[in-house]
Amino acid sequence: MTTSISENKKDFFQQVYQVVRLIPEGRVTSYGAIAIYLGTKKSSRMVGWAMNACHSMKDVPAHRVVNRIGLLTGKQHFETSEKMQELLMSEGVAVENNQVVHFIKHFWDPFIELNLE
DNA sequence: CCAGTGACGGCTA
DNA sequence: TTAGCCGCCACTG
Repeated sequence: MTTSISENKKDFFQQVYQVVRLIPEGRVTSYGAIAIYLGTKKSSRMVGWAMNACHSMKDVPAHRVVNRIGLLTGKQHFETSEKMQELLMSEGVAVENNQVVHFIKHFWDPFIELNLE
């Protein structure tokens, strides 16, 4: 289907949530990747900031979203700082020192994954 | 209406 | 190579 998520230009947040929700288990992505997918690659901050409101959207696996270096920068915003790491570990994503091990291996690119669909 | 904030990213020194 | 600074867009007060 050519109907892309971006086509439904609702709230910027909604777009971010939609992409994050598409992230498969055991995979992670960066704020920048999502920002680029939404068309605002220069505003990677907006993506992370949007996650700040993800607390209302429990369906949004924000724990699968980390910064470009795979650092769990947003763990502080979770229920517990360890919650994010536990969730990733539970999905098979190795996390050490608040950083995703082999981040590139687990990296999930919305462009590629969603485009191949 | 104006200014500050924010879970980042890229560039320059 | 590492560290620091600026820029960016969207939202709230």
